Amino acid sequence: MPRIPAAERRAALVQAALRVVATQGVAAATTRAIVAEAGMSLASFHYAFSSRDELMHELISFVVAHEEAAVLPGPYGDASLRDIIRAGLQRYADLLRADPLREQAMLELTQQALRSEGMEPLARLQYDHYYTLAAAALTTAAEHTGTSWILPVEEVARLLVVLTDGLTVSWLVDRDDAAAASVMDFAADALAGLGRQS
Amino acid sequence: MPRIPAAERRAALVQAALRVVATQGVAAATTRAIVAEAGMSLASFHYAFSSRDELMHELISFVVAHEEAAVLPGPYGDASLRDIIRAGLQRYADLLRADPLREQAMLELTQQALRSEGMEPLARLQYDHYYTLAAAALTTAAEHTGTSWILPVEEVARLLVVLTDGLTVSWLVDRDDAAAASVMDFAADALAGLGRQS
DNA sequence: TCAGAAGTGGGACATTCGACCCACTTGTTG
DNA sequence: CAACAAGTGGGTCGAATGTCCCACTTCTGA
Repeated sequence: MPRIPAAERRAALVQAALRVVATQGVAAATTRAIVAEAGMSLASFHYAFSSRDELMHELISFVVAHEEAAVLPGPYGDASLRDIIRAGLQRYADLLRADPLREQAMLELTQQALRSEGMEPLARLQYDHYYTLAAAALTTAAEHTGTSWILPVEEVARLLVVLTDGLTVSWLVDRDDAAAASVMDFAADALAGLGRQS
Repeated sequence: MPRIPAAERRAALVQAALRVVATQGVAAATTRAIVAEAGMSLASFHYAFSSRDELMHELISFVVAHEEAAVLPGPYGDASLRDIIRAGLQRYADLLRADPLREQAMLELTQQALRSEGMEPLARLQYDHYYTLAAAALTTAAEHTGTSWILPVEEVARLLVVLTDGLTVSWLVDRDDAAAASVMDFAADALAGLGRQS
């Protein structure tokens, strides 16, 4: 094992932990499983982190910070507001289908944070980030179509996140693509109904 | 410890497990924690159940079967479809506020089922049950207001569940009652929009 | 060059977990 | 009342977990 500065090890361990969590769930993310995934020794773990909790804390912060806005950058063209939203949802659904375990892991991390004393703020941070991303996407979409929201965009953003969350959970349970498509149609219609030509 | 037939012990252990899961999470629901909650010895556990997995299996079945339709029985009067839906959502939200840990536990149980080899069907069963409850409520609501759904009621039911799930997760994270109310207003409007006077 | 800091490895610790075993007691049945 | 099944308690097992320790190696800077 080559010598690696502690800071880099921390990063490598966080990445390894993320892989383990995604493929095997939060419960399986033991210190040993994580160091095995990272190809390190157990001692390196506690040299880089003082405890497993510290790792989990940093893991959640990491995923929150790196939550890609993979959904928003759509080629707008001259699509309607409704179609832009629908396309964005479709991109998210494609992402979900491509890597279901990843989104399942995000949900698990949120719940783990909600259950762990002192980590609730991290869950709030995570969702604040979601809301911000959603609000940015919705604002851009409205601008491109010359519409304005009849509600504060923050509220619309929350609706989008709520719908996305619900969509995720239900699809993860039964993997029903047709039902998911139906939900997305409804969501796009309903959200677009909150825009007014201006 | 009085003598209790195994069947009753099973039921008592399931109830105790539910209390532990609700108050401390799925991870804390160890055999020892459960028997302590039930006031039994560890041996009684493995006399009634052959394994912890068997208990968890029965626990999920139990909560699915007893998921009260606490949301549907509203005094309809001559309220509009929109108002009936809104009131139903409010009753659910009240339930959620009254016992957040319970709903959080339901989510955890779903995820635990999704992660556990061979328990995925239970998660599907759980959501099938939700969909059935929602469909029944929506059908009744439509009848009382002389409307009919422009989509199959099963699809509307799924939308309702999706919205409820998303609402639950977001409220659990930030406990923002005002935001939840806004979401419920939107959901009621959007769902009522799927009904046509007939 | 060489001392001290930084990083590494293997092993060990106590704790907790699910599962199990066996001797004991209590109820039931004929 | 006797025999047997049903139920109970306590102790214990092996495995896994988070954490820690200490001897060792490698790097860095004076």
